[in-house]
Amino acid sequence: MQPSRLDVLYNADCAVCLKNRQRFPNNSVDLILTSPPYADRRNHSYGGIAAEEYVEWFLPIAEQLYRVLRPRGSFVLNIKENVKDGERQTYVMELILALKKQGWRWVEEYCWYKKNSYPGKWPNRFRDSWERCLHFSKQRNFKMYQDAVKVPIGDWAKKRFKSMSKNDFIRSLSGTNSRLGRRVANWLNRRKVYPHNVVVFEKEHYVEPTNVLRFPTECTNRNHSAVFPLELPTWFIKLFTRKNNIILDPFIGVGTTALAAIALGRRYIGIEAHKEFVREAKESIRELKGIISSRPA
Amino acid sequence: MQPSRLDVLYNADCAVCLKNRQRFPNNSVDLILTSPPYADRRNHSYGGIAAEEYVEWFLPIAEQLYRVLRPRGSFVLNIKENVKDGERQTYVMELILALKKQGWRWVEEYCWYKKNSYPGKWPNRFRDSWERCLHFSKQRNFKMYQDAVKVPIGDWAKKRFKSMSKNDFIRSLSGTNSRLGRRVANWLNRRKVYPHNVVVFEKEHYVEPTNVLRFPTECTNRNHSAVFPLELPTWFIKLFTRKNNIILDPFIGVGTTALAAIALGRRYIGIEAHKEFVREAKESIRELKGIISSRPA
DNA sequence: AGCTCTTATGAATCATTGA
DNA sequence: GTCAATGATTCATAAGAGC
Repeated sequence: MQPSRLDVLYNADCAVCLKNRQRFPNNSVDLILTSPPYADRRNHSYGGIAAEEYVEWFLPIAEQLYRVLRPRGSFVLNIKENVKDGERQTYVMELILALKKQGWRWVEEYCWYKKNSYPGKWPNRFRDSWERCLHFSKQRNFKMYQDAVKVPIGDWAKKRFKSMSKNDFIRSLSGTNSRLGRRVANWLNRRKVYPHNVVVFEKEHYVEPTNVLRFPTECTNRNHSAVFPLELPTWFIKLFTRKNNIILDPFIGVGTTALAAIALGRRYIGIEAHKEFVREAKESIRELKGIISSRPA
Repeated sequence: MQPSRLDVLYNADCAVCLKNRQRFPNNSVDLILTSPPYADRRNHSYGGIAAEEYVEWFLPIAEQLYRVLRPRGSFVLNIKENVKDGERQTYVMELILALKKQGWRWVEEYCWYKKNSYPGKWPNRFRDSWERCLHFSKQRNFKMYQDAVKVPIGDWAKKRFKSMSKNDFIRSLSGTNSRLGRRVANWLNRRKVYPHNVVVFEKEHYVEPTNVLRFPTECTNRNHSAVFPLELPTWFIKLFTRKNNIILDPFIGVGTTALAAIALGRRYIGIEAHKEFVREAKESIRELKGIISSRPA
């Protein structure tokens, strides 16, 4: 069974919305990719989840996600515990343990190495420049398309590393050098949200992926509290899905996951409680779809 | 009170050895820095700790470490859970939670980003190219010397980044341009265990440290199961200790921590159950001390 | 268009103040 | 006391102004 609607954004609390079995039938989604609100943050959408209640708050949502995910699908959770009273909090670790009890398999922890981390200087702490991307699955033999995030070494030997940016992003996005891919990439680059000097991967990742992800540019959208750069969902979508597969983001924010899914020819379902974010996301999506539908023959 | 002996290697099981209160008085050590054997590995020294028993095995040791550490000292634990049946194991997270119950403060998790990670290729897993360096303390106001791992930006503006390698390692090691530092660094570079093309930090870390550590070269000593490169202990020793401070490594292996401590003018105490490792470590230490004692006036 | 300079700001953290 | 709220601090990057 398929979800009742595809390529849709629901303005709702995902804890409620996900229970709708017509919208979200069992085993109907190929990838769940999300960056939930962190604990102890002032968050207008979710009322700021306390660290102590975080696991308890997340588990019912995760239960629905488990139900919805296809057997060979993947669930990628971007999160990082923050500091309180000079200590790292433990709710992320407790969440991992709780998700395992729920039946999830904790396959891997990818390290997202952020070059431009939040500024700050303190006497006994450095700036936090990495986040966790936790990969869960239902079965041992989940689907993984490693070749999709790889590029033959030969392509790189010819060129200087510094000269590569836009063309490589285009190729990485579309897999071809078609005019459409170029136009989409140009549009994505031109959007205010994203810097114009986009390079997807450093040489080492491009050639040989590991479980450390590094993107030279970051998104600095101040409107959404949980923005990840376009490259992050792009990478995981390519790694865990194929064309026309269905991707769910229960905390989609301003729609980054949807944009990446559309650009890669995948279907998306997004849920977001904050009305203003949904409006913004829809605007971006409409604009991107306009470019794609005006495809030249 | 001071430990009964300094600059010494004990060939013993640290779970037993650490209980000796003459050797290890309360609050007598400035830094504990170690890379314990991981779970489920064939380890001749410790008989291979099963993942299920790992926390239980480690806690009594950690209790002694807590006793021995000075109030403002630090405990740095280099570890990474391995994969079993396609899943990351959870004993490291459980260990963190257990250590907190024991009284330790979990201050930070540093990400050690290993450029040349262990080779391998699997259908649903990339190579593991990062490890955790967990930082624990007894008090909120532990000692931290951030300047020791920093280099003024001015020093870097003059030079090309590419041209810097050995000289910068020397400067980073000794803090001076003395001939001794140069000789020691050259010796360390020349050792088979360590590659010759040593650069301590990439530009961004060198100038402004974060909680992601990246060393361009790695050690590939196959004799010891838990070898970290010289740069890793060097960095933490500089960050958390001063000259003549005392550093303890309860799983010192082939002596990397001791070599770093000696080169930086600190005192060390190492414990290692495997006789052959102790022999190797002593040989390296003797050789290094020979170079230092033959210092030219 | 290209360049320099200026300004604004972000998944933060800590110390201080006030209830 | 404990807990919550506020302000200062920090720098890589983007966006805009001015030439």
